[in-house]
Amino acid sequence: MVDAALTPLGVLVLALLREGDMHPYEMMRLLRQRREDRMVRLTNGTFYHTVARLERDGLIAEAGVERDGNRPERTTYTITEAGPAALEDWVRTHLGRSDGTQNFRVALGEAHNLERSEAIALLEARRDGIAMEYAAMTTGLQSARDRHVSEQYIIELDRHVTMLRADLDWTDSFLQRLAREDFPWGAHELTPENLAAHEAMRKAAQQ
Amino acid sequence: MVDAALTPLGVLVLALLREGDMHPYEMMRLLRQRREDRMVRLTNGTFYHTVARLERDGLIAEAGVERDGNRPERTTYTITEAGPAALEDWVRTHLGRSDGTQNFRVALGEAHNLERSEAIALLEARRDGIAMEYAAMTTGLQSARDRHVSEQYIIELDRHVTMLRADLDWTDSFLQRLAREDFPWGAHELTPENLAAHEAMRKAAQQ
DNA sequence: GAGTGTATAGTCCGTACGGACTAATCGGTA
DNA sequence: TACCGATTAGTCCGTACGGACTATACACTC
Repeated sequence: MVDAALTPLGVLVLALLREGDMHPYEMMRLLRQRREDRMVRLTNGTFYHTVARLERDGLIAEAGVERDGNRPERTTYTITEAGPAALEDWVRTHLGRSDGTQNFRVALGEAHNLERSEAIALLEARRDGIAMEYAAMTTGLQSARDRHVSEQYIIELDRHVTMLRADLDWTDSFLQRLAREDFPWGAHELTPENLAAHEAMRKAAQQ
Repeated sequence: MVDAALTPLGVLVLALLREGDMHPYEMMRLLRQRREDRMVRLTNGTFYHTVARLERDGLIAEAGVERDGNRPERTTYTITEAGPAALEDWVRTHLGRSDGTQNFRVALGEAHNLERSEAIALLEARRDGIAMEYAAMTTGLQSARDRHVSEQYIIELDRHVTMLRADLDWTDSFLQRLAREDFPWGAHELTPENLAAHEAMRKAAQQ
């Protein structure tokens, strides 16, 4: 157990295996169907490495080798006891950060693995961080304009400020939705309803 | 000459060396002062590798070894003939893409290295790409809601749609600004005015 | 003048990434 | 029925990344 340090892709693998045992190739198919490859780069090379690392670190384990007709054998994996805790810890450490788009997006996608109150607290921290960065960048942009720095050199800064504003607004309005009790939350256990929801996702992704 | 393939950080190095010869450590300081490390991860390890690769690929070359007082020696680099073309090619291939936030942001920051008309055409292509993705994601989100997929599983999708909308709006409004002739553009040569602008940036970054 | 902290200018090495490749099977078609 | 392309299920190996480490020099204080 080499003290984990998950990659975003590893987090997605753990999340999939909470739904049920699977072999790597099926995980890739599912991730693509659900368009989760919007958030992380998904290539064969990286993927099998990720699975191997998770196994080495004891977060997943081989559950057997299957064979479907004459197709090549495939190794099925299952999540271990340590898996869910590692998943939750990772989400915990990334949901509150105001930087790192990639990690944050994955954390947000898996936020439902935390308690609602904890998710709220973390997202509030993120909102505050973004607000500070927004203030600093707005000031920086204004001061550049005051000094007559040519607009062509501050294009990206201008866009960055705009995107920060959008992020801030979304986070604020989402926090309001999340605080209302009719926003569904929890039910980590794989109840029949949850499996049905997963199935619905699967179908929505196929369309 | 191992057929380049620049990294985003390499692009920033080339851009810096167009302003004048520099040694690696000074480049890092400048990038940090100008907050360009917002766009790329900037660590010692990666940075010196990047410079070494640029030299191997013939895009930059040693310009001598200096010594300041009793401080360690430092190797100064200069951009070669092939450098600016490689820089422009990279920007050309990344400014029009609607994916890959990281690469796009760097390309946008260096967009002034292209002709104004080319930058416009590329950004229009990007806008169209985003518009298509926005349409698809909006549809996907709606269809998930129609199927009563629990909101907790589509949080990230909801945010993604919002951020796409903001990106689309910014791109559109920027394109309008860029089309106006009073938007400053060009002057790639390092005229005194440009150097003054760079100096202003440097000071603005220090504030 | 001894110690402590920070800036300078890097190197090293284990980890992660990712395109290219393998190899078999299934489905359609000419 | 012979072939062609897509799908399945991965492996291989060169490239890139990045935290930790080295080592000197100025800056300040106690």
